[in-house]
Amino acid sequence: MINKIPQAAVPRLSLYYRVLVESRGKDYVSSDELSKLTNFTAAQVRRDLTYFGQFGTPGKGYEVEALKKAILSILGTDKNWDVVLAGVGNLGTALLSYKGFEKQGFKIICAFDNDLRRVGKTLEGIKIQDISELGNTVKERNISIGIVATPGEGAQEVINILIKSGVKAILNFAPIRPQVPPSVGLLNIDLSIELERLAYFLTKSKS
Amino acid sequence: MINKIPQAAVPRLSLYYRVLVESRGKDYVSSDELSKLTNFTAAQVRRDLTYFGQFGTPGKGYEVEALKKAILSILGTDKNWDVVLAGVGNLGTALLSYKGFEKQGFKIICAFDNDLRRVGKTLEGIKIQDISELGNTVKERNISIGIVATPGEGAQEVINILIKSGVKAILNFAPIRPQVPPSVGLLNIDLSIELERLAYFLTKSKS
DNA sequence: AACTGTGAAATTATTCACAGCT
DNA sequence: AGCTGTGAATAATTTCACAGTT
Repeated sequence: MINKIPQAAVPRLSLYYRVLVESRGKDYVSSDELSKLTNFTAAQVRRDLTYFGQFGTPGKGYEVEALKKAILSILGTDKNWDVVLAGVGNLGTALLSYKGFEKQGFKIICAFDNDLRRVGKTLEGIKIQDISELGNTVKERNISIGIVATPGEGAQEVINILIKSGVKAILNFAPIRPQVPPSVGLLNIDLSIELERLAYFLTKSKS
Repeated sequence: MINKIPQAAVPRLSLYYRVLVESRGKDYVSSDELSKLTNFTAAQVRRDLTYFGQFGTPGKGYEVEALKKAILSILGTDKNWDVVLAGVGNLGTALLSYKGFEKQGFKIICAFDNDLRRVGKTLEGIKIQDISELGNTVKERNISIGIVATPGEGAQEVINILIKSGVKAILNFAPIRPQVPPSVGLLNIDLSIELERLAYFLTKSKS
């Protein structure tokens, strides 16, 4: 049932889901409407939705509730996911207090830092633990998603511990490109690089 | 001189630059070495570097300093860029205090919020202004890059003000897909969507 | 009439593999 | 010998355009 979906289509599915939630009240929604709501082309919407089955009714569009359920199941967001956070500086704190995750089924259930001034404090109901306890806790609680919000130094080491303890997918905010085995999913969010992409856009626009 | 570079190559250039900075001391570096340092293939490195000229010396590799300078100039990061921050909640605060930006030539020179408890406070040497002053300040100071770290509600409105005031490139952290004219560069960093990509990876791996 | 699903074309991006320079 | 630069091949992704369904 779950087939070959182009990598590039996955974030679009997330977005379709989001606008479907927002369009509550409607029974059907057309690719054209989804196009307007997401800024993707209608053809792209239709193509994306056929990757995992035929949901549309010609003449009417897509049934909102059925499509929502289908996307959830494809993405795996119909389950709840426990998440571990490594690094509770400014960014880590922001992530801890971000309410958007839980709504999508992601729950940060423990957080670690190596700064003794932070260890032991409780933020958003979570007691920050010493980084030395990271491996054991992750193993015990059988966590498969990790968020790394440490400085670049030490990030690879933290990631090694996460992987050795069973984490299978990592969202990395540290400005490094960590080495991970192919069995582990890795997404890097690299703020400087995003700004440099903007700088390139601005530079290029002027010529 | 500045030619057609595939969009996808731009963030790789940033990364080449970063590893070049880290490999200080060497005069030359080969595509093979850059490949090892970045995890891109050597062929990709060579292809990317030819997009903006011929820098290599067969038999030796690329001259580190010359290549660094060339990448800076391509990306536009040889200049300094003033940046405006809208939204100084947890995430905005984290961005304000992130030291990595300034090193790459990006400087957040003013910050705005609509929460009166925050307005007037000084963070990292920047006095937080009321959101009502956003448009005028951006115009006066002629800022072309904006970072939006507000909640989803209101983000589009803030972005409209930024654009009307002359901002030409936006890094958006709010969980919406803002409408912007084609002349404005927009990059979305959407944390929930990144986590959903990881969930998809995990779900798919199990089948 | 309205809209989907999809072959086929077009575009974009990556990889191969090797001729040619140092 | 070592390494670049690049045509050509391949792969991935998007867009076109329309036959077919409701």
